[in-house]
Amino acid sequence: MSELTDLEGAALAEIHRSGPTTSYAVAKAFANSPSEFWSGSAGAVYPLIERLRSRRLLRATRGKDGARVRTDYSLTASGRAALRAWLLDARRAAGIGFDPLRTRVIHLDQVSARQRDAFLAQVRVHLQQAAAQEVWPDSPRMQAIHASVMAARMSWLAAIEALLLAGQPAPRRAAKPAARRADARGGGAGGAGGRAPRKRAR
Amino acid sequence: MSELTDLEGAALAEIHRSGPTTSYAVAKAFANSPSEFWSGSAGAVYPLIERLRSRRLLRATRGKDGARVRTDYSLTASGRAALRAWLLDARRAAGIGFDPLRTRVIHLDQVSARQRDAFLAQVRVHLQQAAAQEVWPDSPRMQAIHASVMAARMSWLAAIEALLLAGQPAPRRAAKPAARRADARGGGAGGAGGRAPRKRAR
DNA sequence: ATAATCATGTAATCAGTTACATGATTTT
DNA sequence: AAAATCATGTAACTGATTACATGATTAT
Repeated sequence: MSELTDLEGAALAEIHRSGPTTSYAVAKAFANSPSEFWSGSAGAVYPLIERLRSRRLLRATRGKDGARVRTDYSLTASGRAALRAWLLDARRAAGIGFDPLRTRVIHLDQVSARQRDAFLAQVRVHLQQAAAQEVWPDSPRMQAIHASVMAARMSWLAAIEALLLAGQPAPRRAAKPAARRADARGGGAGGAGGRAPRKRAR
Repeated sequence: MSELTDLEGAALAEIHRSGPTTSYAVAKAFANSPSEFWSGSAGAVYPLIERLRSRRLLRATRGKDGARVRTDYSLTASGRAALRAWLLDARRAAGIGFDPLRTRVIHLDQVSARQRDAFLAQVRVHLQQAAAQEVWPDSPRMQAIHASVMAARMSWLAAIEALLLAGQPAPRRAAKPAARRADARGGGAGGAGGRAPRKRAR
């Protein structure tokens, strides 16, 4: 009865989506997903599916395909209920999760402005490549969601660049008037005017 | 010599930021972070710090504070190098990581439009609350980054709502004009015109 | 006096990882 | 014939989790 983990929820959703399927197919689905977070290894997926079956959220039907055996799984009624509860859990959905870019950006004041800017430029290139990639050629819907995720990350990156530039110790030479424009982003990055002397991390 | 995990990198960054500190303080920092992803439990952090020390990325200085002992850690030269390598790893930074909202949105076609819309509305409320929260009262810089993260998530949410609405089977009754407002986002949710017949899950 | 916080750890457990093993089937 | 893919698992390991234990110090 306890709550599903996110991997369990995602696995249920995957099985629910593609009818009765094998653990192998579920593992593949995770392995092919653009997120690097779950490897989709057999060592993770087979025990996971068995766990869900033993909790009566999945039903197994053993069949054979010539001499080859296969076990197909589908959701039971409680499986569907559990899936819905996991899927529609807005509180959990609103969490931050783990974002490798955010975890780094938070600490970007520890490197020089030069290194920081080079880093952000590289990230942008990687994001653009990822956005352009066809990760779900068979599902335009998922592909569109993927594209929107990457687009959102890129515009967040732009916001971050603006933010970090604003909190900068002021460039040393010449100092052209610096155009302190009124910050026309959509999101609005809250308070934090650009004071506070920056540590010049090595 | 092997690459730092993200938790290791974040721990190094935290120690580098706040001078020589204790494992306890590092754990606190993770526990107080707005991300729910790392619990900041002693069981995770103490062994982690000890691991980093045994790899000579941290240097320990045992001191006493009255009768109370404490171990302060600071980065060695190789520690700083490792931190920089982790922090500026653009490839890893550009990954998707784990996003609890994304993992659910991908499967949102498995519930009714009503449930889906209610869910997204709830998520929006949670995001707004999270955005308004003061998570780093002592660091306006980090607070600003946090606000920008949440703002980015909210505008992504708007993009998703538009996307899912576009791929809808057309509303059945009356249809009041629906105020299709011009969507002033920055991000732009890329291609994906709204065809493709939707499965009506459950 | 009591409760909260600082500080350091350990034990049991859980859920993932990589890597391996086996064998059938399909593609090149 | 060889290589790739389908399919099912297991073993050793790693790195988290919760929960507990201990004791000093500080705030109420």
